[in-house]
Amino acid sequence: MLDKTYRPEEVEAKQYAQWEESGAFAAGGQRSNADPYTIVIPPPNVTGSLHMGHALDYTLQDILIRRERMRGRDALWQPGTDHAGIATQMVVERELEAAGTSRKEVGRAAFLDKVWDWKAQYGGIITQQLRRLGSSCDWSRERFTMDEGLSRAVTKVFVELYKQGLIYKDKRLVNWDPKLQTAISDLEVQQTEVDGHLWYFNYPIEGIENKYITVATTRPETMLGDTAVAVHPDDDRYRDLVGKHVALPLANRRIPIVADEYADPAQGSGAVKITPAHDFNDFEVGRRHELEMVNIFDESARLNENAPEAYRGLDRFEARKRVVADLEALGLVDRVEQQTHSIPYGDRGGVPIEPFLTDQWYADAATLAKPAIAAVEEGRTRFVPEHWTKTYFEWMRNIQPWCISRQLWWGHQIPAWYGPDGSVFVEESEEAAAESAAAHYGERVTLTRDDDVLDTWFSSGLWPFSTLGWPDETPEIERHYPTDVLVTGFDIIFFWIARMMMMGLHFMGEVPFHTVYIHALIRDARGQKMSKSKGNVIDPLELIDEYGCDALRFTLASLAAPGRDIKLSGERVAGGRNFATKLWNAARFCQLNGCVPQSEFDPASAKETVNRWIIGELVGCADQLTQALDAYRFNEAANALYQFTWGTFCDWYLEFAKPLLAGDDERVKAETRSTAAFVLDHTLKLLHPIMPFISEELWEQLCVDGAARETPLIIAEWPQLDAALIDRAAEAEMRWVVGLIQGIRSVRSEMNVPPAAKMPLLLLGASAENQERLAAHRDLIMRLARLDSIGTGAAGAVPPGSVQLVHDEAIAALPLTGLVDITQEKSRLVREVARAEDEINKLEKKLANKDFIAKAPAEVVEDQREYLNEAQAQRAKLGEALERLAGV
RNA sequence: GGGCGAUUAGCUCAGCUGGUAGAGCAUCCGGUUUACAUCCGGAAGGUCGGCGGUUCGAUCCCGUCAUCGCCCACCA
Repeated sequence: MLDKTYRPEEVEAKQYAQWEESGAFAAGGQRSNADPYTIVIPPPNVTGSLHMGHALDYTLQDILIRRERMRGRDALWQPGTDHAGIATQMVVERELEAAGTSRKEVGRAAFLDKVWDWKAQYGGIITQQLRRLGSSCDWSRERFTMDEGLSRAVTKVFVELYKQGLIYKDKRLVNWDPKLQTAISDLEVQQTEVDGHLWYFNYPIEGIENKYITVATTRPETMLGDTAVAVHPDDDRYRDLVGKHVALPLANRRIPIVADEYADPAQGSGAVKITPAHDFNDFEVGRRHELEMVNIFDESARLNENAPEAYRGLDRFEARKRVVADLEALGLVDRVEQQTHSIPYGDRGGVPIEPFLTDQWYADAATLAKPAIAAVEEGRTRFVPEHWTKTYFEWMRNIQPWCISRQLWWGHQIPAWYGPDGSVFVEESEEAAAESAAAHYGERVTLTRDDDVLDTWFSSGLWPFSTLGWPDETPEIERHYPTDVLVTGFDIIFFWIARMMMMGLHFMGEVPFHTVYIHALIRDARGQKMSKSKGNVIDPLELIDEYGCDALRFTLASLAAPGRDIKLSGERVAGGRNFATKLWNAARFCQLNGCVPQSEFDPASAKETVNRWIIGELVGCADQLTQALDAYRFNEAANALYQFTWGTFCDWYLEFAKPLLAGDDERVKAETRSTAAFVLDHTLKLLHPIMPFISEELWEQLCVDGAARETPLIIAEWPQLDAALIDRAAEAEMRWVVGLIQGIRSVRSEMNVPPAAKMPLLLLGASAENQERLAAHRDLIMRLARLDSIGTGAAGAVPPGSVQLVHDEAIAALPLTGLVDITQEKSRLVREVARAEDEINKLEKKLANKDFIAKAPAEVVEDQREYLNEAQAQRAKLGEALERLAGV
């Protein structure tokens, strides 16, 4: 027997262990002949711990995977984690720091050992947390981006791209993080608004006494690296200065005044200082004018030997103060303005990044992007919601060279070796590089490997095929690539999706997935982005502890409407918890009433209208669910299930079943028991993808024919319900019954009839069909409308003092003599009349419109006529009711 | 500067191809009806941001304005 209350924590632990042990998550095996269905997980950082974004992302994927698995497909949810270069290195560095040492002190090899130790100890946390979410990943296939196999894939890809000329080394400005001392990509730079200053400096013009050119800057310290001043070629104010020189103060250098269209006459003074080594725009100007590039910073953004001696060794912000003070002392500060501007921060290091001139490895993203753009244009990969396509195109069509090298230790070391003269040999192994070098030099030489590692996203970009075994030719590659759908947030469209598209197309010749489903971001209840510093982070594990995993999953699914941010609060999850409780109690009711699933039961054989009706409703729910999930409308899927389970099955069907089960017609009782069990069983199946734990537990406990289940729900067959089971006549009949009960309840409540009080009902002037309906459902109408008798009669035979309820062609009269205030009843009827008349007016107006009749589809016109007839009939009935009331 | 999205009940939001606006929560009234108070029954609450247009008909399509949010680029 089911416990009185549902205990999620026990059920979740038990069921997950059973699933995992039974091998239910594993792809292949007996399913190897089935149609494959594949999702690769967006690999969480190995340093990560489960947050709400993960919870949503993985819940949605699990819903899709579980449904396809039940549909009999060879469902593979490929799990794994990402080595997360910077994040992981930082975590271990912090540990070292706490232990009083540092990365540089312990050395590269020992440091990497420490990172692997750390990974062995803590790297499994996130995957354990994933299990608590109910994620049905094939854990036997778990991968890590630094695994041997995946590393081999990375090396092969690098070498091939290099040999194809799609990876090259270049010296240019990069975004440099002075704290982490590595290059980072454009995407890892976050612009942040700050209050700052705009300084105007006067640079003395050489050869003209007391003549200055004024330049403005937000970064005074960079003036030490200035190698020109630029003015617009058409700017009359400066035309005669072009070609002259400026005596750069403090640095005591002579720099030219050049004409370049980059200088905007409308901005600042119209003259702009040019620091090619420390500004992306200036770099371009420098190239055009073949200016000297003076790099004044070292790797930690302290001033180096290229700066005047007085400034060497100073931090960039310290240098800024000194430069301003020294220029002020020289009387060369024209003015200072307050200004807010945005400055670039490294999103990991948290300090302002510095444009810095270094040698780095680049991938030719523009070339790789072409097929990736075409694939989306041609619909081979489709974004859902579709509008993300634009964002993808926007970025891909303006893509910049991708800086793929990082000056870190944790990551895939670049397979490039340098000979004594600096010649580079890019090969898949040191041995191959040595051979290649020997061929080049004519003798074996000592080679030095490039210290740098690759951007983490370089390996993540291979994820859809590297996890399946590439570069080896594996059966998994054959079966599961391309994968079916990628589910993720929009924040990594550029970082990850774009790269997977490029890499997948280049190396596999096919798109990595047919569909990209982009879900919203989760925010707190007030719509704020969750962040540790704001303290508004909601921990999914805490929600699971408090409300149960299924409650959280259901809630997330029901909020996952395409295209909008999700505001989450505990209250919402409580709603999901309530739903689980409701389901549990409905199952208890069924069990207590002997509603045991019968393997032999054929739903088409049901005779009772109530049973035929609920079976039809079930079919309708299954249809809605299928359509919703096919379209990735998770919210509609959840809502369909909620409405059916609670609003239809519990609120109406089980209530209808009570009198039937308490009656004495054994055939009806047996059929109702079987039907209830059948519907509940199928509801569990339909609910399973979203609420796997409670559905599995109930499935297990509500046994077929009293024996144990043949298969657990997780691999049970997905319902295939024939649309022929929908009985329109039964539907209409039950709609009539429900309407009658609702009408009576409403009147009772409005008239303040005590809920416990029973009363008689007279249905007057009803059609033969409705009289039959009334008779057929007499017991349940009496029960649910709280009646003590039901009678029928001719139209107009309303006993004095009755409340009169118009229900279709009939009047339901409730003799409430003594209980009813006549004036109150009268005003109720008057209100009803007014409502009906409004309706009639609207419809008559519409139908009087010749254009409407002529141009609207006949079907629509017909509908409107019908509405009008109904409204008029109702109006007439209400009129009669009023007259009778007046006649009392 | 370029792009995207949003504006619907007190709150949070659904409303997919234009044809009588929905849910959850909150509110109010009433409930020991033998599965469930994490519940049951009932009610109230909306000129669908403003203005134009297309259409027989607009919450839905188009234009425009307003407000809010996000992304990208730039910022001497």
